[in-house]
Amino acid sequence: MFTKTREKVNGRDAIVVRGLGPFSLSDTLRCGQCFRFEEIPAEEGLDEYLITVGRSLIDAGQRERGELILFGMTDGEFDSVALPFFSLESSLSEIKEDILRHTDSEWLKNAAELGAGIAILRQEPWETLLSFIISQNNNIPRIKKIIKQISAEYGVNITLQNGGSAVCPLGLQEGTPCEEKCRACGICYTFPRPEDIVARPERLLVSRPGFRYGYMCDAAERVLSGEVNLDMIAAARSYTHTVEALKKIRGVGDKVAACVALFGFSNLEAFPIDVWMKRAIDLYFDGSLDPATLGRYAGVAQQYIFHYIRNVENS
DNA sequence: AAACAGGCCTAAA
DNA sequence: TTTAGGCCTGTT
Repeated sequence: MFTKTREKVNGRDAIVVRGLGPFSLSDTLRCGQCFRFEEIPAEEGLDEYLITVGRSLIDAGQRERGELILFGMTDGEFDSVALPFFSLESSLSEIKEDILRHTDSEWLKNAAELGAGIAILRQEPWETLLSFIISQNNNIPRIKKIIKQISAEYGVNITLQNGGSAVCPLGLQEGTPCEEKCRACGICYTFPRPEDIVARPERLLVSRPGFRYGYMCDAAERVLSGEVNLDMIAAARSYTHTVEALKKIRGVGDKVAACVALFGFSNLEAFPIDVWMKRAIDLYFDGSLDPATLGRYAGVAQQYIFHYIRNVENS
């Protein structure tokens, strides 16, 4: 279990969480599960990011594994936003140990040690759904760009209404007229809601989403109408049911549905298989790997594998 | 310049 | 049930 104290970090008011085992903030954000964050210039020895979560901007930092610094955050916001978002109550070490018990692969065991700092975030289901529809046949810089542009297009600017606790990634101060720059940055906006998109779908086109446009509209329509009921999916907490329901949306196939289940609905057994995972299975698992054998945290194992392929193999 | 990007849909065997 | 081709756009 973690400890939480309020203290000054480099002269700034912060909540410091300790005891998070191998937790790595940068590995968690950079493993491809989350798109709404920016690294912000920080002091030596401090990784710092601004993350958009709902109507909140989380100014998060880390100096060493197992700690999480939350700058300028109230206790209420910690309880209602940061704690669930980072899934702080779950033990990364216990999850890793469970995965290790479910495999004989020395390669996976090594990957697990190297990726043990990755926490599966609990992201808002609708945002996760639309984000992974956007992600298909696409690269991460463009995915982030499209999400920023539609957020700036539809969303509410939350920079200047945040009591000055947030740090603008562009270094702008509270009160600075920054409409143009904020739109370019795009992180300080709420995410477009289904009803916003259904009301004015053509505004999505500012982001030039290409063939994904129709998929995005279809998702907004089906979620707004209740044909795909995200609240009921969340309440059911069933991986198979989640995937089945999400795939009613055009543009949502096995991979996107698995990502939404994993990152949006915390179905940790979900195991998204993409081109990278196929390659890893060919290279390191003799061409076949049954996710069911990896146990109830198979999705975390998937992140270990992905992290290794993307961040370790080439370094 | 041609290929590729954390896929999905459709048509055809 | 499985497999090829095509798809918007941006980048290399």
